[in-house]
Amino acid sequence: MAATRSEARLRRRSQAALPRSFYERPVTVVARALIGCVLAHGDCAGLIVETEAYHQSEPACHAYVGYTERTSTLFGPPGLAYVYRSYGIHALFNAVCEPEGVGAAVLVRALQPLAGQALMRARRGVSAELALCSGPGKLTQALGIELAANRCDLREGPVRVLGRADGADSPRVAAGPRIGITKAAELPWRFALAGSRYLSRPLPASGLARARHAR
DNA sequence: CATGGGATTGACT
DNA sequence: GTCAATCCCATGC
Repeated sequence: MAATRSEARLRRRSQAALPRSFYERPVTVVARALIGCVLAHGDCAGLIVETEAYHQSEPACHAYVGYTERTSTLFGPPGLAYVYRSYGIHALFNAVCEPEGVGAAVLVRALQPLAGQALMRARRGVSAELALCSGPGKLTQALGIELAANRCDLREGPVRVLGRADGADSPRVAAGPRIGITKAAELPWRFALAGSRYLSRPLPASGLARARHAR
């Protein structure tokens, strides 16, 4: 199995899969910490540039309704994938957070493609790199992540999340209100890599100032 | 068992 | 800017 150029590039950008303890923290902390990490599936991978936090205590979170078959993943152990179908069409990818028994997850909303761009273009049916993973439904389509990945252990795959490379500068992270929700829309629980061109949408101008804190 | 509402996207006015 | 596509699931009869 020969190492491709993109695999070599990926190794420089990231390292090992994140431990369970990384996810077993307040969900807004994890949402911010995931910026600059890598999401990978098969030959495709991308730098996480945009996330949102969801917690059982607020009504925008699926876990708000309590423990059901659907939300059981959210209440399960941290470090697993929660993948669900949105608007009947798109699969949305989340990383389950907080201790087992607490319903919370980080939605990954956008990636900067790092590897497998040709396959991403084929799956997406578009050529512009900026359009490959600039939205939560787009990135799952580009990486080939489907509902079968629900409950997948992100340390083992097939869908994996890798930590930032050693020595990499801490990314500047901006915060703002979450997108596309009607409930608890005021919480500044959306996080983005400051200045990234790969976001699903730009952040409000006040984003960097608000980045200082949330939760 | 029927119904309604989405953590979206892309096409179209 | 508006709007339909399309399916999963929570809720209520």
